[in-house]
Amino acid sequence: MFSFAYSNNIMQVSDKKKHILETAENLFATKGYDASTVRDIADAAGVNLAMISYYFGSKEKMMESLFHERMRAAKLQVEQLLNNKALTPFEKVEIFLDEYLNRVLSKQCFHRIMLVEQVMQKNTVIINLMKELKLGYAALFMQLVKEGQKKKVFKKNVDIVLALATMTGTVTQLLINKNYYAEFNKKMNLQENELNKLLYNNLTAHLKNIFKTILGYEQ
Amino acid sequence: MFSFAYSNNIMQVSDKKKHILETAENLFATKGYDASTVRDIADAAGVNLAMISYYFGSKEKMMESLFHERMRAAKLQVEQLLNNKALTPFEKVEIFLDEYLNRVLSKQCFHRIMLVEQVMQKNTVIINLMKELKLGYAALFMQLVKEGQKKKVFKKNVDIVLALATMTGTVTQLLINKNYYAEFNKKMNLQENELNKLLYNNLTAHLKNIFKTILGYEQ
Amino acid sequence: MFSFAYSNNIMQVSDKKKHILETAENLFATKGYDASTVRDIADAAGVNLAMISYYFGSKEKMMESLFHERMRAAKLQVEQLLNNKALTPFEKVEIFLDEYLNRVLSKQCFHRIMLVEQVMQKNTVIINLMKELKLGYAALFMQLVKEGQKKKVFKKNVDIVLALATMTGTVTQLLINKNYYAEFNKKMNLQENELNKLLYNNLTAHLKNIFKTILGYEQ
Amino acid sequence: MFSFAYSNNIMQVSDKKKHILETAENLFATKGYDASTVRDIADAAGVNLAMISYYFGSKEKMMESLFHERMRAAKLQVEQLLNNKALTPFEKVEIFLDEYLNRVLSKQCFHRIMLVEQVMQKNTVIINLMKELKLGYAALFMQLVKEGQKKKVFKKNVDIVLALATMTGTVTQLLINKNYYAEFNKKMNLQENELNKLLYNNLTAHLKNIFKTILGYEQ
DNA sequence: CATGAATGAGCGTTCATTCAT
DNA sequence: CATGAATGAACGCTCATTCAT
Repeated sequence: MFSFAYSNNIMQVSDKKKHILETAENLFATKGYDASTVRDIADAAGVNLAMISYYFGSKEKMMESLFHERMRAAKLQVEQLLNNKALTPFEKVEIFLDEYLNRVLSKQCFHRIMLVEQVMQKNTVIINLMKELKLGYAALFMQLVKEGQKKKVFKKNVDIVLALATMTGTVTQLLINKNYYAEFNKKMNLQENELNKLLYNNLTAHLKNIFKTILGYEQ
Repeated sequence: MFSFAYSNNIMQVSDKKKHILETAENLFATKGYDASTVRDIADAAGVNLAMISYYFGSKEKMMESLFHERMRAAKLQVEQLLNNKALTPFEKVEIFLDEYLNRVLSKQCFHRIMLVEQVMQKNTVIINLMKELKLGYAALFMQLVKEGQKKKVFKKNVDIVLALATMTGTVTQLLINKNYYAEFNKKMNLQENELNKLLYNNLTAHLKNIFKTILGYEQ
Repeated sequence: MFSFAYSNNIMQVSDKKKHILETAENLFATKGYDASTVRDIADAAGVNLAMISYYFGSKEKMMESLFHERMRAAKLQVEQLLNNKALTPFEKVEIFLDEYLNRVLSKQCFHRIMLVEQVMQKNTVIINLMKELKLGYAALFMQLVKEGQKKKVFKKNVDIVLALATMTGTVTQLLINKNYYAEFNKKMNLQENELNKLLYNNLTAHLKNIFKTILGYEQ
Repeated sequence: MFSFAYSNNIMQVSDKKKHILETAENLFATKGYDASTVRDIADAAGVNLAMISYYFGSKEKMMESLFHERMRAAKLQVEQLLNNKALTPFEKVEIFLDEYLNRVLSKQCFHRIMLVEQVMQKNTVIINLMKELKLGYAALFMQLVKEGQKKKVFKKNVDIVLALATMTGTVTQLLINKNYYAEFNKKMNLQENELNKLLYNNLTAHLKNIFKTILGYEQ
């Protein structure tokens, strides 16, 4: 019940909000949104039950806050790559894959939550945030495909959505089947971060190989 | 409240169970398991609230019933292909992809539910059922990869789990982003089954192309 | 679930009723009336759930049937002793105590149920049946006390109700504390009927000793 | 629904808990534990339905709270008498009988509840609390019997459990047959407290007389 | 007198939220 | 911005009973 770190009044409001948000993120990823009660979250975060409503307005708005917070960084990364004029289409594709993979692996809890929200589509604010990000992915990927096609390094008739589905789908499947992956490949004694490293290495190679086929580019 | 089709007393018990199960499946897929109350399900199915406990024991056991029911067919299909000696590895891969794709597209509601359960991992009965199916996929795919490798038509060092993740992930992503796919490709005026047909055609080609790369086979 | 003895149609209706009633008696004594569901009783008796309503009308009426059935014998015994002209008051008191003690010890389940009903006083039919029996006890005891007083073997001013309360209370307390009695007297390895025998012997002596004091008679 | 006394906000939490507990005690004594719903209790206490879970955790734990609360005083009284070195065995027996009688008469509702719980033996926490108290009675009574035997004022071979059964049983029977006692002795126009006074006077004399016989002491 | 299916009412409990301080 | 107390609504589930056969 008593948590020294957060009971003193030196801690800033934004820190406390962030702390609650991270606690909620973990619980939502583990138990699901509906099954995580505000009491669970308040207890786990070491704050008063009524604080959640006062800080965020409601449980639902807290979830929306989490999505706003987590998606900001992703949108920024995508936009920067979109505006980058220095890289070749080939390099951009590889960076695009790499960055997506790293975003998922570094925020696994959130991506589990996002996956469920994508399926259920309950909260319109969240739906719109996710749609925005998806459109960002699509815009960026389409831009660089067109660029590559103009430079005759990518083949024509690339199905943007299918390609993106393969990228996000493959990563997502491994995210939710991490333990099976470890079990199947007899790497169950690996540390969490070692397993993530292995996943990153194998996935990045796997995806780049697939995208070579999809885009038809030559190294 | 009143449903003509099921208010006559000709209907058998198993029909009624099946009807309730299908109604629940739709609701679970739309609103999620937690958010679908047994009252919702009973109302939607046009049966008394107490029937759910009467027929299935509990809400949770009804969910398990649904998984048992839906997975039986899938397991059978996988086993038949596993035992098939007549087909070449190449043919088997194509049938494997095709059958998986058709299973998902013909039971989209269920696959949405399964996706969420895969993420949340709450019910151990369901976890085990899904694990069994996954192991079936892996066993079958591994068998045919080895067969293809022995016949020197597939390349060595195929990552079974990554390949399966790409198959299931790509299909799953399109399942949950169907509307975006239609929107992006300007096919929003298509009928449901026409869109499914389009999805099937594009996905089957896409996946076969990718697996050609992964497995390294030549037509 | 399947009980050969009662599944053939040779068994008489009254036997079946009696069988259900005995099963219910055991359950009521063990779990209490409210906590014993008609499903429990039907399952334990190996009969169809709906039979209870058809045989007895309702769960409550079944309970009333049980009280009617069990109290008939008690009332008869009391009346016979009341009408007995051959015995001395002294003998009658001893027989009265003996018979009560034996009734309780041979129908322990029922006396537990009766005790609870006496406290709760929920069903008026049962209340009246119990009142009738109590009045029978009081009438009999009063008659023999007066007879003993007339013959100058019992003292004056005997409090009838207090005397009966001591008789029924002492026996009842031992009924519900049988296990503590065995534990305290280090007789826990005794068989059920051996313990009952011991209880009978000790209780009959104890009560006769007390009643000697209460009534003031001399052997 | 509206209770003036408890709708002002001066009342403390512990007062409210106590108030709910007393209301529940009355209902349990009148209708029985199973038949008293938390809605009944909440309505009767003039509090919100959810308060029962909020304060006590559950209906069952509320019952346990009641037993804890009520038994504390009894245990204390027994312990004090056990440790008292100033009184003679004779005086101790009389005080023991007196105190027990007063405890029952001043908490009649609770003793009805306890009687039912003694018969049904459903809740292990409560069973243990009751066992503890019974052992306390037995320890105290045994001590003073031995003391009296050593001083040659009590006879040998006193059956502790039978003697206690007579004490508790006689009082309990009168508790549950109070109205019959009044009716039989033509005291139905007596006030509640006047009847209790009468009961106390008659019972205390009755029990002391019996215990004289049981213990064999001379005044 | 027999039965499997069905039902309305009500159960104890939990929930996100609000209110007085 | 903080908090313990409080609450209305709704939850999954069980119950004794009834109905059509």
